[in-house]
Amino acid sequence: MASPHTSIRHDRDSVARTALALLDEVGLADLSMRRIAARLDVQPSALYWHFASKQELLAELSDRITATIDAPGPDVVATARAIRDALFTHRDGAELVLSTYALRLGSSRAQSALARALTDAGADDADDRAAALLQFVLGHATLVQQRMHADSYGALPADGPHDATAGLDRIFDLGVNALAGVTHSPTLRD
Amino acid sequence: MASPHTSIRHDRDSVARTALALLDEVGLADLSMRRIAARLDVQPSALYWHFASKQELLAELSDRITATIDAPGPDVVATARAIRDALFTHRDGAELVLSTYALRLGSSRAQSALARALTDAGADDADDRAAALLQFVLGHATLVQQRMHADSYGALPADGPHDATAGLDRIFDLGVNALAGVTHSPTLRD
DNA sequence: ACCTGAACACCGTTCAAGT
DNA sequence: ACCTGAACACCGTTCAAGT
Repeated sequence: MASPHTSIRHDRDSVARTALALLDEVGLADLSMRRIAARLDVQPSALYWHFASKQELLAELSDRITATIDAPGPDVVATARAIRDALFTHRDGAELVLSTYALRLGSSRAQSALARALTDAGADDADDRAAALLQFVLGHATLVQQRMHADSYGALPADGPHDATAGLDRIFDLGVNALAGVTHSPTLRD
Repeated sequence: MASPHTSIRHDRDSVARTALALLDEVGLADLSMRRIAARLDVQPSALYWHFASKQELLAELSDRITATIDAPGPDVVATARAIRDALFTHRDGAELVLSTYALRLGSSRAQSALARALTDAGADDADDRAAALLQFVLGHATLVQQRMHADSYGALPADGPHDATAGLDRIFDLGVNALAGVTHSPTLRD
């Protein structure tokens, strides 16, 4: 085993992996450079050898989250679900991707996957639909994850007449179907 | 005029109004309790007489932003536009409302306005559609405002083949129409 | 009723210097 | 190539004490 006095050297990958694991433990609001450094047994300033800023580190985490999306082919609904599930894989994943998204508009792999599926499905405005669909998925997933967090803290205002989390899957499907252009007769008849 | 040595006393309203004005100047990321206090010529601790926490202050700002939505009747698209415009009225308005939204799911005035319009339009699943619609509007508006901010800092990766901001209105209309249940022929060409 | 002063436990980031 | 140590300019929040 390694001697306890031998400090372990890190690289970009190990820093990002540790940060992603810490994200799941503490959430985005408490994911500080100092905490990540402490987890790596390193001074905070050491992180700046690997990443120019916290923003750059968060962008890397966002890329890793969206990189796990496997394009399931021409099924638009399945693609949207795959994106949502990738966001749900890590705590506050949707908020992180959303907050990091502004820079690379249109070039994201998530949006490209949707655009491809929509093109295969015969949509004439695939790019616009893909953009709208992704905006819906990000908004939806962000709110769902926020609500999960609020619930676990008991900060919710007493569940009300009907359970709120229960209908979220239904709302997601409704939104995706509508945006995908699924009409009441979804199959092409010619 | 008031003597320069006479400190002005504040209340909940004046603190919130100052914070909202400061939001437009510095943005959500730089809206700190200490900055708000400085603008009010007051110690940071003074704010905690009026608001229990920063979170509570931000929730108040969010309420003030959404309170300006005037329900324009049974037109779903017009209602969605009114919500988007209210979010755009203040810098980072969409992100602020989105981040504050988890606690009061379903009870928001924005969602209620959409649900009313959808019911009037004869939708059988008005509540679900209203939720999906609001999630799309929040996702869309958050990304648009982020992009505006990124653009003004020159952090954008060279505009690419076609201008990215130009198509945003088109994408918004496409999304709202699809989610509102508007079937084909939205454009009048005849 | 509303605010000050002082403290506590934190932040992100820079930079010379070490190995 | 990767990290330490020290510093700088900040954070949100609490609480006794003042007026």
